[in-house]
Amino acid sequence: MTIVEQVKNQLKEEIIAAVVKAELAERQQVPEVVLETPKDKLHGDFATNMAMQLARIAKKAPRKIAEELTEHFDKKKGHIRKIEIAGPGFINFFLDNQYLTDLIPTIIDEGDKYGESNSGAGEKVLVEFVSANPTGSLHLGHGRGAAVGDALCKLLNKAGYHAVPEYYINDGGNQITNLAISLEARYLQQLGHDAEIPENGYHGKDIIELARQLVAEYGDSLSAKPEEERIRFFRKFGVEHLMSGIKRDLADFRVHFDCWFSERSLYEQHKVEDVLEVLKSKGETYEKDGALWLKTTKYGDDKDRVLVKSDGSYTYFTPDIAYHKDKLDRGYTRLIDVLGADHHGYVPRLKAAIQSLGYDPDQLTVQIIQLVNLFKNGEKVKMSKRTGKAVTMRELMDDVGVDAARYFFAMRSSDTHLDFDLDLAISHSNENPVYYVQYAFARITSMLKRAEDFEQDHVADLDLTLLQSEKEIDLLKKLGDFPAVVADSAKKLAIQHIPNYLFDLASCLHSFYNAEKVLDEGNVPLSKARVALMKAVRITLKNGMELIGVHAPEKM
RNA sequence: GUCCCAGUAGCUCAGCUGGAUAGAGCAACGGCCUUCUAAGCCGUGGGUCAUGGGUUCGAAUCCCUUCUGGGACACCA
Repeated sequence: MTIVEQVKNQLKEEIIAAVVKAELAERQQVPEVVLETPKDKLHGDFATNMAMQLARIAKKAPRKIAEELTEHFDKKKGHIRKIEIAGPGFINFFLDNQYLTDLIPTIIDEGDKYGESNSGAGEKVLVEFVSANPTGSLHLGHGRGAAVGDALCKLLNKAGYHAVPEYYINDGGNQITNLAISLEARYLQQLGHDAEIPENGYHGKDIIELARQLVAEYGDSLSAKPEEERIRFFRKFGVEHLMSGIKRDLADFRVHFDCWFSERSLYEQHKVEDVLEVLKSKGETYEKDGALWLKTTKYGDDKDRVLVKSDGSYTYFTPDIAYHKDKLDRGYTRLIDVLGADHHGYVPRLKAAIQSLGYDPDQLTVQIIQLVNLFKNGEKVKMSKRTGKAVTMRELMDDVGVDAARYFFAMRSSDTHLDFDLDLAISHSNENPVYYVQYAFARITSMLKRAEDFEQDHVADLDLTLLQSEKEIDLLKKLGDFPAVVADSAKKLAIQHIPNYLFDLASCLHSFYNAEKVLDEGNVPLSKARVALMKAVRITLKNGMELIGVHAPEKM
């Protein structure tokens, strides 16, 4: 717990004590104390609406309550400098913010661990994301999913959960056959034969590229093979090559998976059959029209869903149920699926399936990734995998760079539409907020290099009480918020709070930088204290950027 | 047709479990580099929080209506 949280907790306790002492309410009746940071500094460092909340219980006017409360408040505790009653009955607390300087040695000591907390209490969470079919290259939408999923994992781990990233490879279904047939067609075309891509085949240029590779390696030898053998070969070749491309794209995007989970392995280990047996024995299924159905309507789905088609094959849903059961069997108590918006309708049946297996549906959280609208030359670029016109993740990385792309994706709530202006992101101008944050880091680094001229003292020996200016207090407050911001955004699965926080912290830094001189040979003790403050800011910026996969450059 | 999500400044968006005069960035305008990185700072202008109602001390925030935009509704994956 940081000093900021300690002070807040103490303040809350003192407020409750004052309420009881003033006989405004019984201890059990006192509502939870809400301590907020006012937007306007004139309203103090912290404010509480306790008097308004008590209006009904105490049957008195809020301002009257506030007066009685403050009369009974022990002002000697909790670094209180001044208490004011304002507006409809707010109680504003003005603190002696000197206590904030304790943050500096804490942050410097904790280093890259600063921001960690035990808010998640070690809960085992499995985060599944991207999970794109190995039928082509990753596109922009996958990029957003990758950025969100990866940041979510890091965030959860920082906040004390035990989160593990996983990729589900759909290497078992029909789409792989379509891939093989598409690849075959492209291969034959390369050799000058007539061949057409089937209607639900894949038209992307990555498939053409793959076919070229085949011709280069095997010449026309494959066309002589029997149809069945050839298709089997194309399946294997296609999946292997496309997966390795996907892995390469993700690694370059700084996204790493602990586990690449193969759908086929579910079949090989009979887990699909097993889950069917479990569902049957629980009486959750029935047969109709020659197919096997799961009673998902029992758990709130619009209609029941087919598990085994009348031709005997499984739907996509069936192995996916087996996969989710497997995750739970592996001991994860919380599952997070990061899915594209097109899978929105899939959520109720997935939750129903989990429930029919006997689990709590709330153990699964689906994080929907909304569409990314790409703008180029002021025009909206329509994305479609089928026509092969999709902008790939590789192109995005090459064009705008990983830092900008990841920052943009993390910046917005993942379940809202994102307008991604390529020209803007490419233009390396100051319109791009990622530079603003990175620049703050580079500035500090540059100062710290110069600070080497100063004799280095141990943090404990510095006089940090010299840090009293408004800008310094603002910076310190912001630094103290970091662990709570991390814990809060992890709890809400809201990664966009991290870029927002980083932007605010960078803003405090730039503002401070322009107002005060850090390295002043005429005032060495103050300079040393400020250098320590800069170190703490630098650590916090870096830790925050780390969470969203953005690099912290030493210089720019 | 049914369901889900969204609608906040000219543009892109923040607004935490309801709180004080609704905030940033970009764009517009005016200042700040003989001093640690001007990719920066300081200031000005800019709003019917889509609409109508409800809940209450108090609503951009919660509930309902209408309008607009997007998405989802397979024995596809």
